[in-house]
Amino acid sequence: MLTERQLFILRVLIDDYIKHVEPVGSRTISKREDITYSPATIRNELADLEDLGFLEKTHTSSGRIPSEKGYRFYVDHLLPSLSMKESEIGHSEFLFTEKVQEAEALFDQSAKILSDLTNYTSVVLGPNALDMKLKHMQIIPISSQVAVAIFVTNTGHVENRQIVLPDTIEPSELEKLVNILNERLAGVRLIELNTRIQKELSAVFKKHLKDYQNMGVFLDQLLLWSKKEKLFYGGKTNMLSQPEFRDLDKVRPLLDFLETRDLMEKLVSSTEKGLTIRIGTENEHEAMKNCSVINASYTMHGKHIGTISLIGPTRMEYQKVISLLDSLSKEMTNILNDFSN
Amino acid sequence: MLTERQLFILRVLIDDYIKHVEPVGSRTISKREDITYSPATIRNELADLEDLGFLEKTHTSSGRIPSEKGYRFYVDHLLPSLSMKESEIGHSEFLFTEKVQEAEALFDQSAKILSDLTNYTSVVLGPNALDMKLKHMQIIPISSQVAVAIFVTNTGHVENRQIVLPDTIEPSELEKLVNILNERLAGVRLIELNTRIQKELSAVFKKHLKDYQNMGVFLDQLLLWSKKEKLFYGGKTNMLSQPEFRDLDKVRPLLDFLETRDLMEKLVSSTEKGLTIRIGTENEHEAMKNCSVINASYTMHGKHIGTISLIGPTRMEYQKVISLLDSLSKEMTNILNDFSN
DNA sequence: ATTTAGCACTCGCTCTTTAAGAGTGCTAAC
DNA sequence: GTTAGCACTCTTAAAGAGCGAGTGCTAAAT
Repeated sequence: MLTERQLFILRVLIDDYIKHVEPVGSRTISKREDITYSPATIRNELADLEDLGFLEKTHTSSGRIPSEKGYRFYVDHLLPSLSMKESEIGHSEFLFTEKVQEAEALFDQSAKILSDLTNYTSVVLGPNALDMKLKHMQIIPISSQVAVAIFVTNTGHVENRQIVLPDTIEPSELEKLVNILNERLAGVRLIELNTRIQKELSAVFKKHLKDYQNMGVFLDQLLLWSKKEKLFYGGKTNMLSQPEFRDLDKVRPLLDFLETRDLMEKLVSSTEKGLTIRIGTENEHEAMKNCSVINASYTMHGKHIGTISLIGPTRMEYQKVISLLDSLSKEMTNILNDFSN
Repeated sequence: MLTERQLFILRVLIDDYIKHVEPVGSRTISKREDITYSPATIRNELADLEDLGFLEKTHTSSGRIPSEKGYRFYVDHLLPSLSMKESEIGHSEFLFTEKVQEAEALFDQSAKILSDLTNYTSVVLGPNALDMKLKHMQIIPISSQVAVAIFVTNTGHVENRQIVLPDTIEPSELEKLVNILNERLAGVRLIELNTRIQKELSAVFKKHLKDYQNMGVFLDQLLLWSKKEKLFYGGKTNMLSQPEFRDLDKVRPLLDFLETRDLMEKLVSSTEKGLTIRIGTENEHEAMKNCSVINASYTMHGKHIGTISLIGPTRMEYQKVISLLDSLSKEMTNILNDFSN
């Protein structure tokens, strides 16, 4: 267990390091008004904190910097509790340009606002369109062989894809098919359409459609979804202004990481409601080992549908950033839910 | 007028600089097998070429590097003529993963291929969907006030937007409107829909629609387009591996530029068919002053519909890159036109 | 009239050296 | 338990030396 004094010193040191990005020595700490001990005493405490793994040295006679464990402890135990902070700030107002009309604009602007406010990189993971419910679908022929299938969701989102029409199918049959789908499957989530058809509609199809056999392949083509979350970025190049990444060889992997959709999706996805903080190697990717990632989820009708995230150096201004992210995600949730009224 | 020897020396020097990215001195040039003159002679020529503005020195006693004017001359007069090069290479085969089905995939892959092959940054400017012709449109109500308008083009592209329904409009009227539009405006380019309506359809509307007065605003809302070209990137971070941008303060503006949609659109747009090369300040933007941009247009049914571009340092491997870009843009044109059969 | 050898001179780089400064750990005294 | 004092370590910046690549100019050679 850490003593009160150790906790205090640890917090002061990390605060200072976050602010100045330079190893902190005993003298610096002792100079603070609220510190009554001499540098020597503090040196002893620092040595202990280092033994415990909360601090590190960059070289034998340098000041200390927080270790990953140090940051983790700081975030978990030394941050002024969120609820307090929140009430202090009140509801922050974010500067959305005019009233945003479409969800995409909201996400895009949120990412931009967040990165502007923090000077870190931010990413919004949009909702998976496939989780939305079918409002209406349609198949529009482009040529004799190719058609466009369109799915409109209850949220007003439009999914579309080109499909190849089987030679055998007749226009009237196609129309029938579309009608059946619209009648029976309105309100079903896109992702579930295919299984629902197989479970419940084969009988109906057999009854109304001539060539049900060949339809199978066509339906599969029609309803084979690939993942469809969209990513919205803000401040992609902000990393370059972080002192710890002043070195090209250090930023390169980072920027490459940001450009790799798969990795980013994984990094930013989170099934949990609320706020998640991952520090350094907790992100489980080499390129992110000196970064922290904070994910905040936004919801619709109480259900988690996406996240807004901030990526910065492990030395992040956690306090500021957490309350920002917290209120912005709430604001997003509010606006989103206003849409559906 | 430059003498033969000057031309030769200029070309050798620029070739060498492009290859090694280091100021080239008289000794280096004289060591080449096909050079019979002594360093001293070459020094004299170099001094002349410098006076003429084709070369520069980084400091008083350094070797020479090409000036912007030098590159321009090199590209215009010293490059082995394209037609020759082409026949040498024959039709290069590009490695598109399986047969690309949709135009978007083609653009995306083209950009990736090009940046992989060159180690520069590439951008494809997609066709403006608004130049495509209306195949079919539809309005699908989401709630009592909001609807989604969908426009399918002859190329199978889908444009959609949310619109606010006027209180006054009746569902049957809406249906009539959509029918009229589909009957009368199929084949018209999206961008022209609005003017066509005003010129030709006001009579029809007056005849068939009850509340033609209020319809005006609604139509404007429905048909107010904003630019819709899409950009596809490849190798966004490749700039970081160019020796001339080894410096963070040099790359930062560049990367920022790449992230700014407006600027990129302008940079990469070109109305000309064929290949355009812009060197350094010819790009008319501070951030691009040390870059060259090569735009190649791809066409559909003989009409220029978009460009594929390469952005690299002014010291680019022009020869390689030009023939690459040339054949890739042709390949794109081919594949695109295959789509429409 | 070209071309070339020779030479003095200029920069930019790299390597050392030096000195200053910040910080530590340890010991001994308070 | 706390602190003053001190030797020691390591980083950083500045200054200087030496090298190498390159130039421009002059005078001799072709």
